[in-house]
Amino acid sequence: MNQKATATELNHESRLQSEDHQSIRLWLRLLTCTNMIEQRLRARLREEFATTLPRFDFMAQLERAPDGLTMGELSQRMMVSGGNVSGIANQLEGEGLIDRSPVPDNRRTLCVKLTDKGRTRFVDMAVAHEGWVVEMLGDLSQTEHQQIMQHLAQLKCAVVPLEG
Amino acid sequence: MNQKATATELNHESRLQSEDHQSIRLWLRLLTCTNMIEQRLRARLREEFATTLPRFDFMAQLERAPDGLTMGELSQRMMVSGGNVSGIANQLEGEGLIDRSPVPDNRRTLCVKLTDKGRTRFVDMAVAHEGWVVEMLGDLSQTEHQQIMQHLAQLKCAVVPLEG
DNA sequence: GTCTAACATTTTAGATTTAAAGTATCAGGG
DNA sequence: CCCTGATACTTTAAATCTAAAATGTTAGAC
Repeated sequence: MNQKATATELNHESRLQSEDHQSIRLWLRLLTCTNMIEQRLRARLREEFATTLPRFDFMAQLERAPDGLTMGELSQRMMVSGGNVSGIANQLEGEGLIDRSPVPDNRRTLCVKLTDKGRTRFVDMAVAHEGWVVEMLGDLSQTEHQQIMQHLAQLKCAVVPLEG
Repeated sequence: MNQKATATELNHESRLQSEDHQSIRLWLRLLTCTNMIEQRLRARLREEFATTLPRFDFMAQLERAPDGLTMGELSQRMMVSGGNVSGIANQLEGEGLIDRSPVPDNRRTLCVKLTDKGRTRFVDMAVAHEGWVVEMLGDLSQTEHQQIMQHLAQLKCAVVPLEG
């Protein structure tokens, strides 16, 4: 049986009392929101398509890049380690969903693309996936959507400069 | 060598073009922000304290609950599976950082608390951790902080009702 | 008291993920 | 050509995480 805790009011945020610092609270709320959504999507992908979020993400990146992506680009865009990408690529290639082909002018590089089979398979999932996300976030008004987007953009900019 | 991709402009959001739906974009932006912050914290905890985010999270939950928590409560608050909590608890107990003691009126339940050693160890990390988060998020103004908090609260409420 | 179902936790098996080391390729200087 | 260092990717070992099964406990129905 699945014992995963359902996320309700008892989550990361309960860690903090009111006197604690604002930034930490903001971070924990962000984490809670993301985890909640991520867990639902993960469960749905497993139940309805017998696949995982990283596999879906991998294919989604390729769908958006018709000319293909290198393994490194996939690693960057998915924000996971290179080794991880290699593993997922092995799976998907084994199932005939992607194609890893060498690039003429650089023998270190591989160009990864969706196969026709992969694209067909993905489109099916993408439609459902989008439905789930809209189901979760669609109740927010147009204005709220825009405001949150802007604020997260600001937040992203605030985080990025500390790169080094 | 660490090959983790550094998160800059090339992240989840690049997956989508402008014509795509708002909810998906919001979700991907949320994911990007969380991943960026999470990866930095993970790296810092490893470099400076030779520990991991889940271990830190485990101890943080206990620090905020002086009366202790059951394994189930920890699972809920950390938003991970029960088996996962058991594993981390074994580690921390082995290192003398936490204490798992039976509860008189319910022999199924265990009460987990930080040991003095654990609390000392944690406080050290928590101070640094808060510094890192403030470093990343502290540039946002008071007003921006509040607005994002409110919006994420709304977002959380929009997601939760679909629990079943 | 005995069943039955729910509960709290642990165990198990397997997949994912990571950081780091390893392999192969490229680019530039000498 | 031969280094050197950087780059692209894979492999490895260890930790994490999950879902499901297993174990032990409790509570309520009968």
